[in-house]
Amino acid sequence: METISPRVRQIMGCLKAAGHRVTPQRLAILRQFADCLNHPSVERVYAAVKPDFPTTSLATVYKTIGLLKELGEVFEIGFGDGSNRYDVRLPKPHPHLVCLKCRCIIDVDLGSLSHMTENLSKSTGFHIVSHRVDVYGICPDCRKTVCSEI
Amino acid sequence: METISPRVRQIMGCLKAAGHRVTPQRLAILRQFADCLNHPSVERVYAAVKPDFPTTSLATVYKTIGLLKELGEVFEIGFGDGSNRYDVRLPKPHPHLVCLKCRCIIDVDLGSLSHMTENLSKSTGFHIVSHRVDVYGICPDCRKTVCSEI
DNA sequence: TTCTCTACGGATAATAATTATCGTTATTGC
DNA sequence: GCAATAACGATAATTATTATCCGTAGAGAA
Repeated sequence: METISPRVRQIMGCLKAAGHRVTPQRLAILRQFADCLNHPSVERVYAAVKPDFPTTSLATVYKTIGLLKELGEVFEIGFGDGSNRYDVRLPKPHPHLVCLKCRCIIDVDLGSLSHMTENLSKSTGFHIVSHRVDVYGICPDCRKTVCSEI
Repeated sequence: METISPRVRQIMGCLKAAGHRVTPQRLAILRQFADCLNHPSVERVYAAVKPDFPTTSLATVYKTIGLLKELGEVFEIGFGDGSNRYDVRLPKPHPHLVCLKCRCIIDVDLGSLSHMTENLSKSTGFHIVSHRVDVYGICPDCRKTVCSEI
């Protein structure tokens, strides 16, 4: 891909505004995270960037995602078994639908989640800052391939 | 505590039914997980069991929680930074309210979450098996102590 | 342009949670 | 009481992530 998406452009602006540089490696990593629909893992981004920047190390990918966290431009989706996925496209909390087989993650809209936090704040005294909604299941593709296991 | 709670009794039955033994260590670990209101971590359960069973190792705690996972009697709440918490009291998916400061976790009732999964199943073709709803914030106690940081 | 200063990149070591291994122990059924 | 075997416990291995450290390259000033 040649063009730079609006979202990537936006993050580039954030980086510069915070006094960080937009290096070629950083841009390449950024584009993977921000333009990939699959909420990629660090490992996946690393593999995708490697062909263009063969000397890239995993540390750089981690550093970049750390920078994005710091800027609040990423939403981290952690699993119990220590495999994190990242949503840089839409950094606000929003529901995800996760396939337990192929680990694909898609964004869904449930609506009416803002009421939820308001009510909770009133009833519990918590100062609500964020939320996370994951729904787990088996995606249509995986259901097709191995119906018997479900 | 001397008496054994109904929930612990129930899990003991599950273990026996699946051909597993209910050893003293296992029972002690089980009681910590099932009777503690704070959704304890492995480390915490380990520390709590240690006085009664000084030779207990972390591995045994992990093995026990692994067994409970296998039996579907525990709901794992994983954080991105690799610190898992466990809900053995109520193994069905239900919403949690998590304090970002002291990491306390309390159960809340949001109602109307079952509709959610039904609608999602229809619109996406997923076979929904579970879900996870976490709301993050600062609990009343933590707000009192350090208001300035919030 | 050249110099300097500093952030960045990359290799590797360190950390931490979890899992695997394996010899020993203890429990259950006979 | 005895044999079979599941479970325990110590430790090693694994894996994801973070920290360290040094060489490099890029931005700004003269």
